[in-house]
Amino acid sequence: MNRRPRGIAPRIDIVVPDSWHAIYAVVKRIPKGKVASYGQVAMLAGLPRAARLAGTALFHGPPELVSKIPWQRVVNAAGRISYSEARNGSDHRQRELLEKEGIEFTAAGVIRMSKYGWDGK
DNA sequence: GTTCTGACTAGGA
DNA sequence: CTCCTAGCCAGAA
Repeated sequence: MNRRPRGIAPRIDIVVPDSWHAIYAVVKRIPKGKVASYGQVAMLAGLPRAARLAGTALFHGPPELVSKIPWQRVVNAAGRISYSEARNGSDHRQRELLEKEGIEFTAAGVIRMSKYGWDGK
C-alpha cells in the first residue's frame, strides 16, 4: 500500500537531467513511419548501455516537453510496445498513433523491425 | 557514500 | 512462439 517511491519518482517540479535532453534530441530525429528501440536511442544519445534510461526519460519527462516529440516511435528491441501498469493505458494510445503513421503490427502485436526499424540516419 | 528501481536487453529453457 | 533470468545504467532517496 504505502510503498515509498524509490528510483525515479513522478514529481511536479521536474528537473530534466542532461542525459534526458540527449535522448529527446535523438527521438526527434526518428522519421515518421519508422520506429527505434530504447537501446538504439540510448546508443545514439551517447549512452550505449542505458536503454532503461531512454524509457525512463520518455515516461517521467515533463509532458509539455515529451508531447512535442514523437515518443510513440520508441519501442522495445523485440518490436513490441512495452507494457507497464503505471502507463495506465498509454500503451494502447501508442499503438494507435503508430498505426496512424502506417506502421503495421502482426497478429501477435509485433512490429517488424526489418521493415519499420529506423537506420539511425 | 549506499540501496533500490525501472516505457530495457540478450540469452537460455 | 512464450516465459524467466542475470546484467545493465543513471537517477532518486
